[in-house]
Amino acid sequence: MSQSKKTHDKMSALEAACRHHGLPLTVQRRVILAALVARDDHPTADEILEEVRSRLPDVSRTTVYRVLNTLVQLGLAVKICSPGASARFDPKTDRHHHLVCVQCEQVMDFEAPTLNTLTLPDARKSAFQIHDYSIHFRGLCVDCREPTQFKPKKMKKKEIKQ
Amino acid sequence: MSQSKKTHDKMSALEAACRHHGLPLTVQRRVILAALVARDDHPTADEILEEVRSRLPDVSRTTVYRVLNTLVQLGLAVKICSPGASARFDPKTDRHHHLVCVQCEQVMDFEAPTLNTLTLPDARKSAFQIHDYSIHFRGLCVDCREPTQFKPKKMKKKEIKQ
DNA sequence: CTGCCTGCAAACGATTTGCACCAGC
DNA sequence: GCTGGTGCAAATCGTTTGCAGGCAG
Repeated sequence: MSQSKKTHDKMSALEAACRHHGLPLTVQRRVILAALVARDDHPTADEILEEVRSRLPDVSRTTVYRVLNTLVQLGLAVKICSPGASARFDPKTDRHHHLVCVQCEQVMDFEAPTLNTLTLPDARKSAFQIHDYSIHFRGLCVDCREPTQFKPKKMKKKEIKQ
Repeated sequence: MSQSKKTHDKMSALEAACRHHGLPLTVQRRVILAALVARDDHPTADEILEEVRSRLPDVSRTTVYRVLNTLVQLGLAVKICSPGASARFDPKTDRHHHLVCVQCEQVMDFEAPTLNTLTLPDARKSAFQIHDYSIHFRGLCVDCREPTQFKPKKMKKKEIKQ
């Protein structure tokens, strides 16, 4: 299945990246990356922690945070931040976009091949080395589209799901 | 000057929005919005607080947070989040883009008129009501472009500036 | 061997919330 | 007058850090 292929590819990428940068290839790095890739959504560090604990009962939350950040820097994952809520990590490093609800701050993937081939302007290209881009669509998700009955939200953190 | 024009326009927008949603137009909302619009960068809530205190010495930090969130929901501002660091608020609601450094997480404005007229795909347009979009360019800023000497950062929060 | 990584527990800091009071409409 | 906003102080929660021991290269 493509799931395991994906995982396998990422693992190779991890090995390559670690070797290239002289970083030790620890068990934790492997398992955490595997857990991340196995998911199709945008898990938080804690969700990853839970997942990882089933295979590696003694990992600490700290390590998960640290490893996830390392993965981001290695270009193996992307950090998405819904402001206020916890950061979410996206194992998909291939180009894709996001729909962000201004109201409930939910983030959804948005595939749109048309938008994957933008010709980037040259300005500042030399100064800032662009690796990739993604488009951030702001608006209202289905659940929050009630134009008549607007109330400033009370920011119940519990209600923010994804 | 265009500065005050901009402010004036935003104020009208605020009045309209409040009336439309049945929200009281408080002094704090006025002053906080004014302070936000007066700036050309992406201030944090605390930076706004400081600014606002010069006119309204007794505003609380809490109110600034609350009002800023309300402004975002009213579509009068945009919340930008550098993960880990404090949220930043952008008074520019006109279309513009961001360069985000994967390493130091700095966020810079990126004007690119060419990219302001994308034709959005229809898919899900009916379900998700898109207000606007912005493009998120990930990569390395000038200071972080040292391909040879990579070290996982130690996440010194102090180093994250904008 | 040596340095980086991990786990732990404590610190930190931004943001939120409960409550009593005050202001807009 | 009623509803919702504000200020205060305390709580919350995600995330980071300092340190001692462990593991990869």
